[in-house]
Amino acid sequence: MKKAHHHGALKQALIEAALDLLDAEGVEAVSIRAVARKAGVSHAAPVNHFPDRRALLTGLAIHCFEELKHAIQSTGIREMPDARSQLIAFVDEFHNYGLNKPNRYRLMWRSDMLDASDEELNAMTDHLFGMVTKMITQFGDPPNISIMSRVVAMCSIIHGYVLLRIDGNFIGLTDEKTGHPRHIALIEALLP
Amino acid sequence: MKKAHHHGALKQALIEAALDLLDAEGVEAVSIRAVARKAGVSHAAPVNHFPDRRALLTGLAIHCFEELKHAIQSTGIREMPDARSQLIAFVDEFHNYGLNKPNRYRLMWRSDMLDASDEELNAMTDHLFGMVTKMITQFGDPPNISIMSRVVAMCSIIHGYVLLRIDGNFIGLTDEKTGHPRHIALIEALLP
DNA sequence: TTGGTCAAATTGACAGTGTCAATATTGGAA
DNA sequence: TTCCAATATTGACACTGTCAATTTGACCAA
Repeated sequence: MKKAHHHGALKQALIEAALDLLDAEGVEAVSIRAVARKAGVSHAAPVNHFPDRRALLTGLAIHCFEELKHAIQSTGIREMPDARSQLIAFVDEFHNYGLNKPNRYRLMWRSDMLDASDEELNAMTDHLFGMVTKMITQFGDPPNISIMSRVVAMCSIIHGYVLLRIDGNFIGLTDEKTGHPRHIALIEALLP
Repeated sequence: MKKAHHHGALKQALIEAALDLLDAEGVEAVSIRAVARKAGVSHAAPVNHFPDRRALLTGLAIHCFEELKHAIQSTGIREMPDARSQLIAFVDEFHNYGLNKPNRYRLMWRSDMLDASDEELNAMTDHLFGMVTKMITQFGDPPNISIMSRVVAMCSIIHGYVLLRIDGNFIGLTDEKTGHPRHIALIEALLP
């Protein structure tokens, strides 16, 4: 944890500049040079912290995963007694994050643009998958489907819905029958 | 349907060159100049058929949607008697297309890179959504959720699963309890 | 203090990109 | 035939990622 020589904490400054660009103009606008410009350094300065654009985007995605993880934990999910409450809080926060920071959410899953072999990145997705597995397991063994498939179904439905919502599909956001928010109604469709 | 002056059918040739690049190297490689090069014309020739890169990618996505639509219809889905068979055939083809042509599938839903106001493109997604709605409606009114939410759930789970699969998640592809392919087990989890 | 060392940042260059304006080519209509 | 309009070419500009060579500056050992 040593101070950088010229700038001070360039890596952090680069991430923040990149987040601004990402939120405002999408991942296409997150170029090494634009980020460097926004951080007030020369166009090749970032190379010391991120060897290429892929590494920069990977670092950015990791930052976002930690942000989401923290947001989920902030809901007090760990203190909730039953799995249904936990799952609803989890989905709620996922849905919130995706719609409030669509470009960040999209980037997090753009595996074609990220470094798939990055251990830190993989640990983040594994952690989320583990949370879902743990919660779903508490509902017990389903009658006509394996627990694993139910976990996969839950991950798919959450992720798919958020992505489709980000892209502007599905105008009605409330379940017409129960009055619940749509994203809550979706997971109820998968639970006993 | 007039012959083009110099080339003959440049638009079609551009689409096919672009498909090659897309399949081989991803959407990042689909540049106007690379496509023009592959089609054997000058770097600015495509502008007559696609005013900018966004238009090129939109044309490409429309082509892919039609390809998928045709693949679904080729399964004989219209002749199937019950909604469950139809839905399984539909999901099967979606899953196939996504895994066989991952870059095409991804592009089709990259609304941030496409022209969202393109009527032809919107008609394609509306058509797919309409197919799901029609099939789900045949299952009747669910007990604790609206038909619309079940439709949204079905779209989300299919799309989410295919995307996650494309990105290499979920190694086991068979439901451990029923022995069904995982993507079939997923939709069974949503049906009565 | 001095000198050395090495990470960090700068500068300059190269090939590639999207996009525009100006120009050339050509098929078919008048 | 002449002319037009669609089509394609050429050349230019600013931008990008990436590399090599260079300079800067903080820290440590003598």
